[in-house]
Amino acid sequence: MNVNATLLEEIYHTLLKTYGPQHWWPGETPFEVCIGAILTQNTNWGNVEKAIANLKAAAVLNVAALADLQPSALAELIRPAGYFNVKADRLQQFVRFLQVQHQGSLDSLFHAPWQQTRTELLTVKGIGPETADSILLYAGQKPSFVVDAYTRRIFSRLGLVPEEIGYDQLRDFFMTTLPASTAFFNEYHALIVQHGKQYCRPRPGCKGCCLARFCCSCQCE
DNA sequence: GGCCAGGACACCA
DNA sequence: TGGTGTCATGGC
Repeated sequence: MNVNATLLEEIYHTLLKTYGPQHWWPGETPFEVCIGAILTQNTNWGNVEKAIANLKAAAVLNVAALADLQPSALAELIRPAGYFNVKADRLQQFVRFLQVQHQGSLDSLFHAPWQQTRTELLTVKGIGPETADSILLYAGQKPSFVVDAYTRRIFSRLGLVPEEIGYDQLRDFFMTTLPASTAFFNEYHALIVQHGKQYCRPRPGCKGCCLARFCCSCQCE
């Protein structure tokens, strides 16, 4: 095990000890996880929950119903999640992709080797790398590490990666350093988000990441 | 009232 | 190919 692997494992265990198991993703079904992954793009999860509740109340949280809804009606239902016009289109792009390519079945989507599924997901307009990896990991139970803005902030401030590192490079850093494990990747990303919410918001004088053993130089909190 | 949140894409030089 | 603008609500 190299130095980075040891460090990443140590950070993981510190986060787990600090925050406890996160039990992600907060969705009842794999399909709901997919919808949540799209709705949460650049948006607070609390707002996403409201949008999903609206979809459930309208009994349209399924492939066929979402595909058949008028865009304006769907946008109105997901309004609390923000970017509602954009996201209504992205949701319909996704469910129509499922219908055309996989008979509306997530089982079919996840049947192929996951690297192939990832490439396929990235062809869907509105699904970028983070959303694709979230869908793979949390809906498909595939060992694809999810990185996000918090991951970049935390691990660049710890000096492990450059601040300007790209998504794929940062993902590769974790994927090539850590053993491939769905459960491990699931918990790790969730813990990073939990920590990021508390300590990594940009604010004057604070660089975040003040987690005991893994503290940055700002000395706050 | 301003800032930020579990991004992605179109457009332009 | 890399930088910039756009999409938008709700909580603090």
